[in-house]
This record gives sequence, C-alpha cells and structure tokens, in this order.
Amino acid sequence: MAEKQEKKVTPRSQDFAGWYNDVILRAELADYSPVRGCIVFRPDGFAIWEALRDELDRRIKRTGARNAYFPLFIPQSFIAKEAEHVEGFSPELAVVTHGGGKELEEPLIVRPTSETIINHMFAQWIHSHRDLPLMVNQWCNVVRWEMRTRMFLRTTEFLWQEGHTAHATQAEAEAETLLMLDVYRNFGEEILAIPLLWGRKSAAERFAGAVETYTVEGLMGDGRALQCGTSHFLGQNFARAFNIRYLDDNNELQFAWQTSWGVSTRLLGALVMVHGDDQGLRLPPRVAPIQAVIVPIWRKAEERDQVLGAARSCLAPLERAGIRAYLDAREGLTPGFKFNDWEMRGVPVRIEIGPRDVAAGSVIMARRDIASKEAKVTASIGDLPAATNRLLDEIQTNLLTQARAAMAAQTRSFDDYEALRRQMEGEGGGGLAEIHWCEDPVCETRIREETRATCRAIPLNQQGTRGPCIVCGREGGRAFFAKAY
RNA sequence: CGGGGCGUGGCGCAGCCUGGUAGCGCACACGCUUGGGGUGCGUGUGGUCGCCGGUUCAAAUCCGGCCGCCCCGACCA
Repeated sequence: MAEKQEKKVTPRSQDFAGWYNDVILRAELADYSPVRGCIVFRPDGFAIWEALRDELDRRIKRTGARNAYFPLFIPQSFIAKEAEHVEGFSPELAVVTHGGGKELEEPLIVRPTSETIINHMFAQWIHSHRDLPLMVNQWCNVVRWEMRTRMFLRTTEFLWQEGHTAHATQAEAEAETLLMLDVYRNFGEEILAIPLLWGRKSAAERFAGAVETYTVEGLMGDGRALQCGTSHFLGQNFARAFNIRYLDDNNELQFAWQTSWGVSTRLLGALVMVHGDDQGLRLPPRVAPIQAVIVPIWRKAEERDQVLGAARSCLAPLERAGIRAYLDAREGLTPGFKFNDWEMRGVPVRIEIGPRDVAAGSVIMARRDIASKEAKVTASIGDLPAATNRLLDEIQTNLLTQARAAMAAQTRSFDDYEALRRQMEGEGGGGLAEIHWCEDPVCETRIREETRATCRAIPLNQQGTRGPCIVCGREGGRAFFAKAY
C-alpha cells in the first residue's frame, strides 16, 4: 500500500501546488535547473510549446505582423527612457557589468521585454506615414529577476512571443490592440481548450508604460485566475520617449501610435492546471506531442510477434492520416504500467491491441478526457485512422466543454462585500467574482488587502450593467476579481 | 528582505538526542518470472553524510561560522 502511494502523484484536491509540481516532473515536461528560478524544458514539455507556438505563429502572421529578432542585451540607459517603464522593471533586471574580462563602459541589461530596443530601431525605420503600420513579432527568451518562482508560471527566464506595432492613428493602434486580444482568446479556446475571460486591466494592473492593458484570464483548477496573455495600447508614450515620428500626408511631423502584445510559456502551466487530474496530464489533441499511443499486449513469444506486427500495420495508416501516433513496443513493462504512464503524460487517445483483437481485426480505444476504464470502445482496424480523428476532435471539444463548465461553476456575482470576503477566505482560490466597482484604486486596494483578490478584468461590453460599487456604493461598471497566480 | 522548515547514493527518508562498521524504500543494471489497469523473486551498481573550521584516540552525530534549497508574506507574464 505504501509502495502504491509512491506511484501516484499528490492528489489534486489535497494539495494543488504539490500536485502541480508532481505532474510536471512525472510527465517530464520540465525539471529544475542548477540555476535558481530557472527550469529546463524537457522534450515533452518543449514539444507542447512548439505545437502551440507554431499554431499561434500562423495566426499572428495572418494579422500582418512579421517575425524578427532583436538583441538579448539592451543598453541600460534605454530602460530609463520611459518613466513608468523604468519604474516598473528596475527591480527585476539582470545587469551585465563585465564582458571579455573588462568592466563595461555602460552596463547591459538582459531584456525583461524588448519595448526599448525595438522602439529605438523603429525610430530609425519610420519616417513617413507610408512606413506605417510597422508590425513585428519576435519569439525569444526574457529574464525577470523574480523573488518567488514557480515552474512555468513564474520563472527567472521564460520564453515568449512579443509583438510590437506602430500605427499612424490612435484608432488604428487601438483596433490592433483589440484584434490581438481576440487572436489570443480564440487561440486559447480553439487550441488549448482553455476558456478565457477577457477585458481591460485596472490602472494598478496595467503594463509599465501602457495607456491601456487588455488581458485574457483563465481560471485554474483550484479557483485561482491566471493571466494568459496581454495586449497593450501604448499610446504615444514610447514614441515620445524614443522619438518615433513620421510625416503625415499634410507634411506634418506626428508621433506614432503603438501597441505590444505577448503570451509566454506560462501557458504550459495553464494547460496543466486547467485540464490535469489525479492521473496526470490531459492534453488537448491540438497541442499533444503524441495524439495516439498504441499499446501492444501479449503473453507468449509467438503472440508478441503477431501483436507487434498488427500494431505496426496500425501505425502507418494513422501517420498517413496526419495523426501524431506512437507505438509503445517497450519490453518488460506490463500493459497496466504503460496505461498509467501514458495517462500521466496526457496522451489523448490510447489504442490497445492484443491477441484477441488481432483475431477479431479490431482494437480497443480509450480516451484520456473521460475516466478511461468505462470509456473504452472497440474499433475495427480498417477504420482506425478515421475513428481516431473523430475521437481526437471529440476530446478537443470535450476538454473545452469541461473547462467551461468548471469556470462557470466557479464564477459568481456578488453585491455584498462581506459575502465576497467570505468567498475569498482560506487557502487556494475563490473562483471568479463578478462585482460592481467604481474603478477607484482606493476601493481596489481595500479589496486586495482584505480578500487577496485582485482585479483580473473589466469586461469591455458594459451596457446596462452599472450598479453600486461593492466597496463604496458609488456607481460603477462590472469587473471580475479573483485571487491570481 | 522578514517568519518557518530542511540539507545523508538519482528521488524520498532513517540514523544525530546518548560520537566508534553509513542503512531502508523507490529508481537504475542483469537474470528468471509476469503481461487485457502501476507483476513477483533473486543478484548487483551507486554515498567526500551541503561547505569550512574546532573539540576528540575517533565526528553524519558535539561546538562555531558560512552556503544552498523549499514553504509562507511584500513585486510580477
């Protein structure tokens, strides 16, 4: 019994943070590194990132942005050029003071984000309204010296995508900001199967240097919110700081209007926390490195050859049908062990094939999104690729449906401050609280200090939804508060 | 940076109080066995006991200092 326990991960309901770490380590998504706060992305974890990245990259390019790459090192003086930006990022900068054995004349900072160096270049590339809009994106690593780190959610170094655009008009830049928010939301729901709340950030939660920050927020399995992507309307703040000016069609100099937007490897943490269960990971098929695994079952040597032969003849048609399939032909491991192993790794579909199935020309299919023993079905070998594709589609849809239901179940409206406070009491999250808020930072601070919930998003669609602020009673719009990661 | 905990094979721990041969489970290697939900048995590999210094005939154990990690708070995608 005691040995049995070691094979399982910490139950999710018992200790969410312990469960989260166990799943990531056991599913081999990531490992700790010798450098504090930094993690290693193992092949299975990185493959998810690649799948996610490739799909998002296509969607970003479809909006007209093009990929580029800017340097890792930024002159220290650049950060200081935008007042709020420097204030926001100074505490968490990694600074390089020496190079080639000599102290540098001007220290270099390791980019925490690339606004400054990209805008420095934009200033040199933009002269005329004909140069606009200018839209670039880069996939890169950034470093922020965080005080407290958690795998994927907050690490000293992380990978992300950051888009930076410059436009001739405010309206155009604002439209771009909202367009990218929409890209993120659709991407999250269609590819990651994560339902997202979207809206505006409060002033306190705004990006350092932005006029307005928009966000997509996910709700994790423990009732805490996670910021899954942001899109910033920068106004002309950076244009003024970096002197990004263009001649308009009246031959007058104008500052450009700008945006920036990004998502990070934090999304891997969201995948774990939204879909995972006590059996381990549950991956949406669209990002699963292996979508279908074939587990052969045999007793005797002659069965082994026969079963493996049949299994191999199943594999090729699956691959031809565009399915990322894998045959687990490892010897010396029982089928039961393999079932649990692949469930831990979150593979959406498992195909079991043994002597009985070979004789019948069929296989057993098990799906990871539903308690598997009950959900096993038989499929004929000839129909396997089509049946697998159908099942993968179903799983993708079902994971989103399940996550939506979980989010809805943890979303409540409050008009009584005491009730809100009770809801947020205790460890773990308290779900999403929809309240009326006057947008006065004083009320926001009080909520944060007394309930530990923060403003996650202010919905963009506000018509006919005004009411008395839950704290002060003055009239305000709707806002979502939650305890967040 | 404040509060708490912990450093002993790859991982999880016991041993420390009361100094004297470094031990257990898992993992790993090999063999047999088993195989439709985490097989069982046997053999074996692997440790400067976080670091530095002190006490002692003798230190994982006692004393002093340092370092690192984890959890809880203040900052954050």
